[in-house]
Amino acid sequence: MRMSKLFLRTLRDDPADAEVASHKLLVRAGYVRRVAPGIYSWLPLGLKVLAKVEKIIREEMAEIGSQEVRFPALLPREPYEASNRWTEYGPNLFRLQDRRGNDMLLGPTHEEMFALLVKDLYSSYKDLPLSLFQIQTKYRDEARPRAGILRGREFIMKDSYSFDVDDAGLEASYQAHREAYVRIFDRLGFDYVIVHADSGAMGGSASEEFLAVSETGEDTFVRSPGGYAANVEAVTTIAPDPVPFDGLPAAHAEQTPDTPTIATLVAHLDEAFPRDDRPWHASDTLKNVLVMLRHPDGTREPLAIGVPGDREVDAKRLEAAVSPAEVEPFDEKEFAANPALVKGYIGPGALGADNASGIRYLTDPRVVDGTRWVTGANEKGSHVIDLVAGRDFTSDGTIEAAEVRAGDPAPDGSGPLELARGIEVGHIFQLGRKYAEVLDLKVLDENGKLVTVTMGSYGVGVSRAVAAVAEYSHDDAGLIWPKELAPFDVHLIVAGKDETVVAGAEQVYADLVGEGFDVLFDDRPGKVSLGVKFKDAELVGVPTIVVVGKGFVDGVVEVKDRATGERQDAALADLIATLRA
RNA sequence: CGGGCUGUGGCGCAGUUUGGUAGCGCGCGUCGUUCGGGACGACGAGGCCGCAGGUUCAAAUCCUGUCAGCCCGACCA
Repeated sequence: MRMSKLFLRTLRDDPADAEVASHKLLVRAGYVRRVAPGIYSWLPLGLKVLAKVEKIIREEMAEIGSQEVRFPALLPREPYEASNRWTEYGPNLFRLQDRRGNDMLLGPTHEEMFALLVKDLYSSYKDLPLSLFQIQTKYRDEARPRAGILRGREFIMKDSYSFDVDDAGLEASYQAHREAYVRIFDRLGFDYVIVHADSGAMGGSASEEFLAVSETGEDTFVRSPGGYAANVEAVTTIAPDPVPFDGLPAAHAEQTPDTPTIATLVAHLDEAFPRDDRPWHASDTLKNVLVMLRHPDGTREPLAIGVPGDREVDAKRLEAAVSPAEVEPFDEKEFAANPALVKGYIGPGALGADNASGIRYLTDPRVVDGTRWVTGANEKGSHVIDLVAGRDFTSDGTIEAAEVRAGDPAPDGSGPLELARGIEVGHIFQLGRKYAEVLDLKVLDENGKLVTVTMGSYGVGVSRAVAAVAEYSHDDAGLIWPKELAPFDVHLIVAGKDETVVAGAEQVYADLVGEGFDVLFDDRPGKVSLGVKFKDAELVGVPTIVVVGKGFVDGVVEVKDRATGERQDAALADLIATLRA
């Protein structure tokens, strides 16, 4: 491709609406253009990279025997009504109507369509296992798209689905996909982690996310030196061993005026009720937080959560823990409606299905039998000290809602956790029979009996992966593509207007193309200075830059590595070999 | 949905406080000089200053309303 003909205009300045590196550089280098918030056009360079990511995915999907299909992006309401997602998906679904007033939607994901297609055509266990995939544009009306193509409202996704008759089959399909994903992300070239994930609104059991490690990522995950890795939403807390009740002091309520917060309470305890062994700590207190759950059927239920006072309730972990119910704030009106609750002094004595408030009470796993707590006495200005779990109160169960902090132990004992951020580029799920059941996807087994098919669902954010690579691999000057994803193999620059040099560069271009290289040839004449050509080459990020210039008369060209900046002179005769090395 | 900020040629911005001929840099066109790291000169094209009302002799500028975008949070297989 000749640069003089390429549809490209590079930008000298960062676009004003870009914050993250991938966004700035992909726009500046002419890979994408914004059309509307979260909606981008792909220009020739960007489209070439996108196609290369798709190629890798297609190759690896073929490797595990998954077959490509393509569903429409524009879909009727009915299938999503059957799975209840027409309502469950809420405002994130792009909805529209056709001229007759029929409800339609732009597909956010295609579980229903795949399940119904298989149901249409297959009806025997002999047809399974089966794996299908598509690479398709998806639509989600995100409340807040951001970071360019990292989080768009229209984006490209590879989604595949496995269909098996039994759990063992699903497990095998899941593992095959997992291995394919490892190969895909290895080839994409960025650092990534595979984390245990929460299966959340999708339902199902086993679930793992592939996260490209990046500060700009929106997902927080944890990892331990021993190799444990998980999304914060999926981290489980190690419960300490129960402590025998013998010898524990009796609970006693004390006056603690003006201590509505944990900080004020701890300060007051140290002053009025000092411990012999050490100062009081926030983790000695039991903080009880109230929220209102809204269940999918629309009913609302108050919920009390008890966590050690030194930890906040993590909204995301709480949402994950109560899913599919949604969490709403517990406001003043709710307090007023439940006189058993004394704001700032709520204690287990009033909580739980059997107590005054009748509110379900779930506690952090650290609140095991025999642990001693300072907590609200359900009376303004009063707390109970030495309230012992299992002896003085019991909860209705445990909940993973407390925040996870760096230094917390990994659940598998593999050491202290560290927190890091990542971009979710892949997610694999053992969906199970949720969709098959509601859509009635069944096959006859070898005994002639109908069995419900079990499904797996596996996604790769294709357009997001392009941004993730850009995010991972760039410098101040521009993008740096790995060989397998670069829009071109070689960026060829003519340095100079001298006729022999220009003719020489033309010859080198023809030779390289003849040898099968995909070459971007900066043949722009005259006014385009060499400095501009170099800057553009660095911005665009083709991994190898070849300069035909003054040395050409001596049969020498310059070969420059975009990533390292190293340049070497190569004899013209050896150029092909140098590039292949 | 809350908070903050911003809308002025294709891009990045100044001008708004204190109303008076719409500016700068980049990019784009023509000509000339230059030619190994975003060159220089001359000339030029391109803007109903987000939109709608209002005040005024006069509005990019003041007032009211409205729309849009970005960032933080909430939200988010």
